[in-house]
Order: sequence, then C-alpha cells, then structure tokens
Amino acid sequence: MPTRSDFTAPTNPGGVSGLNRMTEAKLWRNPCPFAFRLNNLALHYNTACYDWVQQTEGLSRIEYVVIYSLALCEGGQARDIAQSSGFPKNSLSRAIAGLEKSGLIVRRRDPADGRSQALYLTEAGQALFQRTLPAFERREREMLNGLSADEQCRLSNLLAKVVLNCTPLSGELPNESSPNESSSEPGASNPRRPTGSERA
Amino acid sequence: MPTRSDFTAPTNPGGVSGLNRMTEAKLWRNPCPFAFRLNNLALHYNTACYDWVQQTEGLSRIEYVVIYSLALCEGGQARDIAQSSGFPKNSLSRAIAGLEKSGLIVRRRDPADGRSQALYLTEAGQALFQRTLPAFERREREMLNGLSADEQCRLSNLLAKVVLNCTPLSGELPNESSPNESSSEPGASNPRRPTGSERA
DNA sequence: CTATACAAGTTCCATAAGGAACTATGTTGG
DNA sequence: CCAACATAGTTCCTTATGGAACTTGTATAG
Repeated sequence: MPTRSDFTAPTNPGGVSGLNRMTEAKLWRNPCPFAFRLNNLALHYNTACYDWVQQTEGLSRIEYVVIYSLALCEGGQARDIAQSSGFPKNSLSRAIAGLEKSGLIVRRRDPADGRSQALYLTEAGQALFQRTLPAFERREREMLNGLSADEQCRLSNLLAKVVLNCTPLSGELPNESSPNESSSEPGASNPRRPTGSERA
Repeated sequence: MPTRSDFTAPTNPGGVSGLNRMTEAKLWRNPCPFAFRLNNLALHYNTACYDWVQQTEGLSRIEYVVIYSLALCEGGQARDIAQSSGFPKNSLSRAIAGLEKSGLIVRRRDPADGRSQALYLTEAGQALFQRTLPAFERREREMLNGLSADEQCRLSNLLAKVVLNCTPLSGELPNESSPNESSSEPGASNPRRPTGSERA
C-alpha cells in the first residue's frame, strides 16, 4: 500500500489530468487559449501523420503536401500549393522536382502562359495517395472521437467560419499605430510575409 | 467601365469567396477538413505574431515561446517547455542560453535535483512579455471576431475537449495492424517522437 | 513598339533546426 | 554498495529550410 512518500511530488508534477503544470497553465490560464489549442492539436496531428508517411513512404512533409494538394485539385500549380499551404515557393520547387523524378507527378506547361505549369499525379502518385489517405482520416477521427457527432459538426462549422474570417486579413499584422483597436501596446512596426507553418 | 475581357479568368482562378480553387478544395472537399482548418488557422496566427515579435523585439519564435511559457508558469524547467510546446530539447537549450545572455531570464539550479534547473523571467523579461502580449491577444480576438460571444465560447470548449482527448494518444501512430479500426490501409509501422510544430 | 513592372519557378547560399551522442546527476535493484 | 538504467541538459554535426537574387515569360504604359 502507498505510504506518505508515494505522494510527494514525483519530480514531474503531473496535474490532475495527467498534464504537467505548464501544459495545464497553457490550457486553462492562458491569455490566448485559442492559439494554444490550435497549435497543440496541429502538432499532435501533424507529427503523427507526417512521421508515419516519412517512415512508410519515404516522403517528407512538404512532398506529401504536394501529393495531397494535387489529389484534391488536379492540375494545380506550384503557386496554388504555396498559397494554400503556406510553404515558400522555393521549397515547393525542390519538392516538386523530387516528386517528378520519383515518377509520382508530372508537369505540363501551360501553352497559354509559358511561366506556369500544371501539375498532375501519375498512376503511382494516385496509388500512393489512395493507400496513405486512410491513415490521415483515421487520425482525424481519433482526435475527434471524444466529441459527439453533433459536436463534431458544430466544431467543423465554427472552424470553417473562422478560416473564412481570417483569410482576408492574412498579411495583416499587429500594428499599434493602426486607427482601430484601443489595446495599449507599445512597440510595433510592419513587415510582411505569408509564410509559416501550415503544411496541410 | 469593365468590358468583357475584364471577366476572363485572371490567371488566378479566384473562387467565389476570393480563395483560389485549391484552397477552396482543401476547405470544402477535403477528406480531412479538420486538420486543414487547424493548420490554416495556426499558420495565420503564428506567422503574424511571431514575425512581428521578431521584428520588434528581435526574438525568434522559440525564444518567445520560452518567455511566454515562463510568464504563464514561473519556475518551469526546460523539460516542461519541451513537453508543452513540442520543441526539441536541444533547440530549447540554445534558446534558453541566448535568453539568459540577453538578461531576459535566469536559471536556478534545483538543490534537490542537480540535473534540473528552474527558469524565471527577469524584470526585463517580464517587461518584454507585458509589452508584447497585447499584440498576441489582439490577433486572437481578430481571428475570432467573426463569431458571436456565444460561438467563441462554444468553440473554445470544443477545442479544449479535443485537446484533452488527444493528449493521452500523443505518441501513438496510425498502425494498420492494431486490432481496432477497420480502415483498410496497407503499409504501416511504428516510430515515435513527440516533436513537431506546435510552438505556442 | 520598346521600356517598366509584375509573376511563376529556379538557383544559390547562409543558417536555423533537430537527431544522435555525450555529460552529469538520480533512481532502482540485486 | 555497485551496476544498470533513467532523466535533464548540452554539444556536435549534418541537413533541411527559406530569403534573396535570378531567369524566363506576360501584362501594361508611355
């Protein structure tokens, strides 16, 4: 049976729910709880799935994003993938070159505009997508299986609404000199770059 | 006034809502819509905020994550930041060393355990947090301002629920040989690593 | 019809990032 | 009490990453 010493902090001060103190703070006492939850969930999803694809198919995350993007939107261009995923175009250029060499995609120059090229999955590319997709779908289901069907639906809709609300203000950044909000923050300026860490 | 040629596809086949075809596909015709929306939102939030901090304070994302983590959980250890943020511990080690040199944090060895060290914000570190936090809060408000207060609350709760549902299965990965699901995917195996791209 | 600006992709290159191995400290168990 | 193992943090080193500049091809304007 447990003695008193069994209850002294086990070095890892596990919170009530098995989370450590810091994670609990970020979840429940965070001035930006939404941001944390988003990032936390994206992390859990992405690492599980993309590590798995790396292992089983030898494709990097960005390469798989290209495959996935073309599966959803045949004939799309590198530019489209950049815009919809947030990866920089030079990284995409590399990934696309690699995938073409592996025979998973093909490029077709647009006769109407010599600059752009439409991208297509080959048979092999489609097969790869077909055999990997289920794992991604399963992971998504697993993450959501704590919610009822109704809750899942609501969550999905709310997120979509936020995405639509955000997309316009993509390039915008916190700038105290802008003549709207009243929040009293000091230093600010205004760079730009729609790059980042989406990758989906 | 616009002539007919004004309406021919502007090279960028903007969808109804101003999104390009591929983004629309990822939003509305995606077998994993939840994952895409998460990543898309995380991207918009993170790039805006962390680029801004980089510009105004000269701190990298991971450095700011350390500051933020300690502001929420004073005396936390590097290990805690790693667990709650998903950054690898060697990268954190670097960031912590840099922040200490800049005088934004201090380390204090734990007398009870010579391996670990508790981290604290200095006055300067706290001041930095105080003057940067509002921009992060503002960004979060901006992203959510398309939702009613009630919807925001619901979204928040649903996300928290999913986070709690996910955390246990952190290390787990899609493995077809597991004796549960029936989804018919082929290749699978089982690596591990809780690293990734959370960073909040 | 040239000059200028813009856009899609590619190449170059410096560096940030993270895996793996290591150090130092703690814990367990035989 | 020592051997084996675990854990916090650091160091080393290779590689992936992405900014900036470049190339090629299109619009626009003077």
